[in-house]
Amino acid sequence: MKMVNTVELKNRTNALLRQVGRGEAVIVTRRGKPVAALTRLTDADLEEFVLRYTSRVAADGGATAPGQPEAPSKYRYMSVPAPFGTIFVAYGPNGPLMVSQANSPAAFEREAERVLGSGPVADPEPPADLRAEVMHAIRDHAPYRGPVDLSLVPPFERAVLQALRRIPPGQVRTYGEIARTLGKPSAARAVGTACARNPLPLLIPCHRVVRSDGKLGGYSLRGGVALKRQLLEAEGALALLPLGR
DNA sequence: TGTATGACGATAT
DNA sequence: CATATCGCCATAC
Repeated sequence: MKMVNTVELKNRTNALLRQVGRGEAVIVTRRGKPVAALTRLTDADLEEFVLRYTSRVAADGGATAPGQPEAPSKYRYMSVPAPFGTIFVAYGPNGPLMVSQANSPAAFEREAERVLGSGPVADPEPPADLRAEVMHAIRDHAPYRGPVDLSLVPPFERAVLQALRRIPPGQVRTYGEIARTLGKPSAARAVGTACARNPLPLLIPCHRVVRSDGKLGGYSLRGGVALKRQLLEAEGALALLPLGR
């Protein structure tokens, strides 16, 4: 009985599927423990498939977390309007810590609690200058030059984010270019990961980082790559992309 | 310490 | 051109 871990599953997919196709089952292990098996589909399986899954996909309900004890509000937050929906911004004395497109204030508070470790409190009267700068950045694609609080971000990712802040509107960089900028030419993938975890999208312009093959790469805000493309177009950056796709 | 996980890149098919 | 494969790397657990 053959066994593979998740890495082998990822890197030898085809070989494994061929093996399964020949009739030999493969056990998948994770952290050393068997969690699944790959087996060849039987005729009955195929029949079941066409009968049940030709026009729909199974979905599952979401789990809800129980309420947690209140924390002594360390941060505050405000909401600002954007063309693509309401944006919530959590901030502390050192500047914004997190930006999100939560569906409601309550949802944002839960998300912030999880990410920041301490739930922010709605600010009835946000600092006027902060609010103005944030809105200007989001609505007008202006650089956000104010301070940001990246104290919760690990070192490499923080370096990436700081590099992103130096990309002017209307320009783009590739993930690899950012990696080289940081002196780690082979860390393109890690740069992508850092972008994906950017706690301050829009304020820190991770949408200006694209793939070296001319594609746009991903985007974590709701709206995904479509929104990324929209932002770049509004900034006039699409024209200078190497290719188009 | 080892294992798992990606907003990547270069290359092969 | 699209997909697959595999190397790379920082992080989270």
